[in-house]
Amino acid sequence: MKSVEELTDLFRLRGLKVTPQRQCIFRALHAMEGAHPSAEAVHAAVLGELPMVSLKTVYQTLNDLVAMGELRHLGLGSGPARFDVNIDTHQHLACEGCGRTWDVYADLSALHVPDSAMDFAVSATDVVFRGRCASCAPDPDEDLQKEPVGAPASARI
Amino acid sequence: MKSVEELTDLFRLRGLKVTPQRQCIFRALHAMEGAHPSAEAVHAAVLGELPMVSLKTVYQTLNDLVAMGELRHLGLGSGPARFDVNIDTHQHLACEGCGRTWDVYADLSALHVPDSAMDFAVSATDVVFRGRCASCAPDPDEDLQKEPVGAPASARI
DNA sequence: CAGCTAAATGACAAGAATTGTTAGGTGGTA
DNA sequence: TACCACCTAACAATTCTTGTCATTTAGCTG
Repeated sequence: MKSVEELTDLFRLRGLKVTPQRQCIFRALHAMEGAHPSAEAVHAAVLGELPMVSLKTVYQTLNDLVAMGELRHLGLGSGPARFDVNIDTHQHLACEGCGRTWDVYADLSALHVPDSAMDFAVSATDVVFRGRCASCAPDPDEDLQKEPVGAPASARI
Repeated sequence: MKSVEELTDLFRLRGLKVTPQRQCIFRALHAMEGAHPSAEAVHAAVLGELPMVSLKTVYQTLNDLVAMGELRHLGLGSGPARFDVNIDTHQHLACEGCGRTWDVYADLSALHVPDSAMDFAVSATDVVFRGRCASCAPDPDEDLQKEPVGAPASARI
């Protein structure tokens, strides 16, 4: 995630205005480096500083950031959309037990698409490893919703 | 996708009832082999045969099939959820132009999770190649702030 | 074959997530 | 400073999915 100053400049370059609300959202996202917040989570963080910012404004700014490529929009399954503050090329571990998500850096160099897709121009490859984290031990009861206790090595959601 | 008879047996084994509506949904799904319909699309197909089936019933039956592992629930991005009639291990090409999706069979044997995630039990690996299909030529108007992400050796495959 | 019971159905409406509308406010520039 | 396009916030609408509940029905049992 770029600094608040860089984002400010990028917004101005695009003809978008830089308001206190937006800068507050920038700061909130910066504090969430490595996390995968929902729009609601960002909104909650922003409210701590500017209590009058509407959820709509947060959605709008997040969408602007996604359009600028400064934020990744994640579709990790059901529920609210999640945003990824880390725009480096990376993949995700998604725990089906607690719903948390971690960044991982896997080697995709050996991953190639069959020739049958030759006329398809691939611009991005999304990889999600689904399973259960250490705190959500593999459990035959899929419906069990247990509270997580600990977290894997790099634990930011 | 298993045959209507096999699905009927599986439902009975699970203590689920097999109604005319459900068998009609089974048939509709069978006719969609290889497609990625939304619940609404399945509903539309079913209405051609049984005009009184509610969308709720379709959702219910599709969710049952997903719970039984006879149907895959796809989260390909925004919009309504899509279902995959093909439950073999495979990946997807998702066109950002027309929204269509194709099955592909890529070799994931070389794709492994980094050691940092050793205490994560991976049960499935979702791979989606995003880009543009042959009919949706890359759009020059698109503001390309984002760099191509994760494209292996050959960007066009 | 009749009866029982848990499950399924369908009409309706609620819920969750996201976006449109609109009147008024404001950043950035001349 | 003044202007204007853009932004904000409240509200409502939209889209997708699921809950509620009275009624019906599949499939077992005797």
